[in-house]
Order: sequence, then C-alpha cells, then structure tokens
Amino acid sequence: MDRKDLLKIGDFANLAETNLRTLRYYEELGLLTPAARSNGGFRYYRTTDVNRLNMIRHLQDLGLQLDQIGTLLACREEGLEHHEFVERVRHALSAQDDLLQARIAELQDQRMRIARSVLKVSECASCKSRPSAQNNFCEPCAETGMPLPKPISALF
Amino acid sequence: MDRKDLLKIGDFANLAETNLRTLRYYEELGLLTPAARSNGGFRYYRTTDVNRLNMIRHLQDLGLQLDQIGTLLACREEGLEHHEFVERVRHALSAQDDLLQARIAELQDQRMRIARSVLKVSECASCKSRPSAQNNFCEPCAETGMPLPKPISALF
DNA sequence: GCAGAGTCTTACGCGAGGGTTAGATTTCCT
DNA sequence: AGGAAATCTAACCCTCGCGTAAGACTCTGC
Repeated sequence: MDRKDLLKIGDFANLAETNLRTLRYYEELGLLTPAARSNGGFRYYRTTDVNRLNMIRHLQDLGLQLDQIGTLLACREEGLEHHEFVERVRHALSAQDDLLQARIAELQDQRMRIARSVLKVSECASCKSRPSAQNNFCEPCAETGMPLPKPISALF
Repeated sequence: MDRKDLLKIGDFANLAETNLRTLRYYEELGLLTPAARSNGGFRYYRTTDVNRLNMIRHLQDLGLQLDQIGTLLACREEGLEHHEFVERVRHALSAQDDLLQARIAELQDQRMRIARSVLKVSECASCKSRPSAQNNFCEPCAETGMPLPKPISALF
C-alpha cells in the first residue's frame, strides 16, 4: 500500500500505452478503478493494473463492447465460483461468435448484390434510355422488361 | 403539375412505406426534394418519387452511406454525360466492395481469435491458479509458462 | 513560498440515421 | 366559419468510445 509502488495517471498511461481520457472513462464504466486516491483527488494505479488493461484490450479485440467486458469483470469481482465464471466467459465468447458469423453473412450478401449491380450497370452503359427528373425511373428497367436485378434497376 | 397528381407527405410516406422524419431528413440531405410546396409550406410529392426512394434504399442495402448516395444522385442531376455517370457509379460500387472485403477479413480474424480464446478458457477450467484483485493476472499464464495464446491469458 | 507541470471535474462534439417531443400553422370537411 | 387532422419548423435525444477543451485545483522541486 505504499504510494511508492503506485503510479499517477500520466505515468500509468505511458506504461500502459494509453491515455488519460481512456483511463478516466474506464473508471467511469467501472472497468478499472485506481488502487488509491490522494487527498487532493489524484488517481494512483498499481503497475500490475496494466494486466487488467491488457485484458480489457484483448476482449475488445475480440469485438466485445466495453459494457459486456464490464459485466464479465464484475462477475469475477463478485466472487463467483471459478467454473461458473469460466462458463460465463465461454458463453459470452460464443454469443459474440454467433454475432460475428451473422454479420459476415450479411456483408457477403451485400457483396453478391454489388456484383450483380455492377453487371447491371454495365448494361446501362449501352442503353439508350434516359430517366428524367420528372419520373425518376427508366422505362426499360422499371416498367417494361425489368430484365435485370432490381437493386439498381431504378438508377437510370 | 396539377396538385391532383401530388401527395402530401403523410400519404406519400404510406405509399413509400417510410415515415415523415425520414422524408424530411432526406430533403435536408438533398436526396429527395418534394416536387412542390404549398403556400403554407406543405410538401407535395409525385407518386413516381417512390422510385427514387427505392433507388436510395437499394443503394443503402449495398452498404452505401447517405452522403455517398447523395453525391451520386447529384452527379445525375448535374447533367453529366451518361457514360461518365455510369463510370462513377461503377467506381463507387467497386470501392464499396473493397471496403466490405476488408471488413469481412477483419471479422473473420476476430472469429479466429475467439476460437483460440475458447480453447484457452477450456484449459483454465481445470487450472488451480487464481488471480487476485491485487495483481490482476494469473501466474502460469502471465509469467511462468505463458503456455497459450495471449489474447485471454490475463483473464484469470 | 512559488512557479510550473500535472491532474481534477464538467461538459460538449463526433457521425449515422433518424425518434420524439412542443408549439405554431395550414388545410380540409362540413 | 369553425373545428379536427395534418403538417410545419426547431430543437433536443439516442448509441459508442473516446477527443478535446475550460477553468480550477494539487503536487513537486528549488
């Protein structure tokens, strides 16, 4: 508990390769509370708190949001049983994985639609028809033939 | 130009399956300007403006943002040459495709790291070591052996 | 004891796409 | 002409993870 082992926020930020705002924000969210405060209100951190910060970063790199990380870390503090805690972490990770999988599928879907749209636009290059500001659509695409995928058919 | 062919914002919103706020917001961004205004300030839309709205939606579905869509649509209004406009659209689409590809790679990377972390956590389940609030890391992981991937090694 | 560096709290900003009020008008129907 | 319904503008609110002041305070070294 000696203050000699403790770092002020600036030095700790350097050590942890982060910045003051982030540290104060993390305290606000309950993610990382300084080990002590001076009478004047200065924050004092343990050097080992760098491990906790890295832990937060690693979880962030997995795509978890700060409040989810906070929930997990709070579990640890609550003195939950070890294997129960392990289960919660595992559950959070697999939920995150499901989310990522879904997002990837969505983005791949977008890519497919873009590819189709590029094809469509290539056809437009040789089309004689022009839209006007009055109708905002192009006859052959929007009405008559509708020969190609909808996504971009109203563009010209 | 007869007002009989025109719709007030509420009816147009119903027809286009959207809402008032969105229409006013799109006008603010210059994406969709009502064909006319009454003396009192009421907006009047053409039924064919639904096509323009759908066009905006389709481009949004491809992942384009509203200001990019605005830029493209502005090109059309500027009376750009047809093939020049086609080129710009094609360019915007392929840029978007690059962006999607990069994002997908990033998310896949996250999934890989999650998979590794899940493995690690499984090992933690049978580990006897416990971290304390004083040091925030676990000896076998953070110091001694460091036997498994870093990402989550500081968690326990 | 005092300068100067470091830190404190408070609070707004961003960026995207609107949601949701409030209070004032306008239009429509009878 | 009058009342209801629709619409108008202007404004603030939300998420997320901080960035960036402003102005006051604290600590450290000489």
